[in-house]
Amino acid sequence: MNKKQILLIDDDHELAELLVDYLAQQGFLVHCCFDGQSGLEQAYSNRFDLILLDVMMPKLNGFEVLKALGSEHKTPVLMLTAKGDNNDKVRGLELGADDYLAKPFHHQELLARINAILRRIQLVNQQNQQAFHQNNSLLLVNNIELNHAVRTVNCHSHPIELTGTEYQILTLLLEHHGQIITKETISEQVLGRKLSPFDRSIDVHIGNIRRKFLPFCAIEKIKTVRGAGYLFLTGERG
Amino acid sequence: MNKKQILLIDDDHELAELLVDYLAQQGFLVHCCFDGQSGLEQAYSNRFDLILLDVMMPKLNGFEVLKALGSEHKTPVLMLTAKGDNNDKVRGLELGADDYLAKPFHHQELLARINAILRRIQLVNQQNQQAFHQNNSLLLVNNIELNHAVRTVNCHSHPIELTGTEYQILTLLLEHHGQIITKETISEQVLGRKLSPFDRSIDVHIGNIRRKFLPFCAIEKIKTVRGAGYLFLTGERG
DNA sequence: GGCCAATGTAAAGATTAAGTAAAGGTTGCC
DNA sequence: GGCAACCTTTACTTAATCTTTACATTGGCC
Repeated sequence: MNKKQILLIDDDHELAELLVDYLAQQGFLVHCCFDGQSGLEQAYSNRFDLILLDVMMPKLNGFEVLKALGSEHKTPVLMLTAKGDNNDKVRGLELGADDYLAKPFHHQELLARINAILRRIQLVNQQNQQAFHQNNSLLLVNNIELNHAVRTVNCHSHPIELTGTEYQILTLLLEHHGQIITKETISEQVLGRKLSPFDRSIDVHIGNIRRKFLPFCAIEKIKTVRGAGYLFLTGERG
Repeated sequence: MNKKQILLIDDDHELAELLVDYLAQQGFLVHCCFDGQSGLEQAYSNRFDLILLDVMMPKLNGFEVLKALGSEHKTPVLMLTAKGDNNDKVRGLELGADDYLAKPFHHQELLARINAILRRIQLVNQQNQQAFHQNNSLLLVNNIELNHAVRTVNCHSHPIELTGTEYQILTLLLEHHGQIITKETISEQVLGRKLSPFDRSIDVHIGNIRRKFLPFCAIEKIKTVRGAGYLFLTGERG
């Protein structure tokens, strides 16, 4: 397992030792610096996942370290301080800290806050990934190919242009190929409304889809099941 | 100016009013819910940039709301509570809250913490963008050439002047050419905010980019996929 | 065959997303 | 302050596409 690395910058050796032990026990790898100057140098390396930064320190204090890091530094910072002063908190947060915890604190709270910051970053990263790589992006049945990642449709390798609704309906049918899909289902899943008695929309959409495929395939792939719904033919055999 | 949207879930009407005023003054758009049930429903919409969540509430309390949202919910949560109890804090943070603030608090601290969370998210997003740029400082697709090192754009070898935002949007499209990029993605990655219902900025930016390219290329390179997003054409085939 | 209900389908009508010019607002600079 | 560049909003236009309508066709059933 790959451990998260934490940079602890605090001149209080006793507290540092306690924290190193505790955090190590919780699965972190902790690196210590005992003054702002050397802490800053380490921080620049960008190799830590999180920085725990004390305010009161020799050489450079916590605020000065924050300022030096600049507001665009990558590594999140959790400030620790003896003073619970409101202005201090606000100042620290405005200078770019991600959180601010007043001493004395419970170890569990520190841990929970560290995890909260790391979790948020991971979540945002994940979402960025997902925006582009959607899973299950390829669907191929009976010579019809849907590519969800790029939202394209091919019929016997000929590209077909479908509207949003048509695409969704076709997706639904393909995902359940070989099964009858009722109009009720299509209406609710795709159009987002209950099917009302004289609503002919779906018939029209199905008709349009068929017409677009027509030039490229000899036989009908969407079968009408009178009184029941529509059915995408699996294609095996006849 | 485009405002960040905050969802406030708190049954204390008096406090809510104060916060709405204060945060509105600070440039946020605040939506209120006075119980956990309706708050949760709003939260699911994913349209907020941040959620302020009280713990003690009728119907569903804050912890229950957190749990219901699940640990993978997108919107960051800042919990507010009357109790400064350590266990409560830890519990909230472990359930997926991003921060935890005990009442009574100073408005400035709340503001600073809100900003810290939002800033961190934006920073991570930015870095995702930049990480991509560094890997390929030269990008050539369909006769459009981006040179990240010097931030220039050429279309069929003619230099084109783009604004910062236009450049970033074009970069995003080019990096994922052949794929549909939703307006949501563009808004979050480039503009750094959620896409709101009637926001037309992106349409306008796309329009401007197209206009600048128009004199130098015969055919449109950015395709609109109605209801889905935009797509930079790869240029191969049709 | 004749009837009826379900479906096919072309075309009109309604709706909604996107294009666009221009106004408004912000920010940075001289 | 005033200008310039730029982003956002507004308001209106255009175009895509969804729904409704109207009529044709089909298939089951008597």
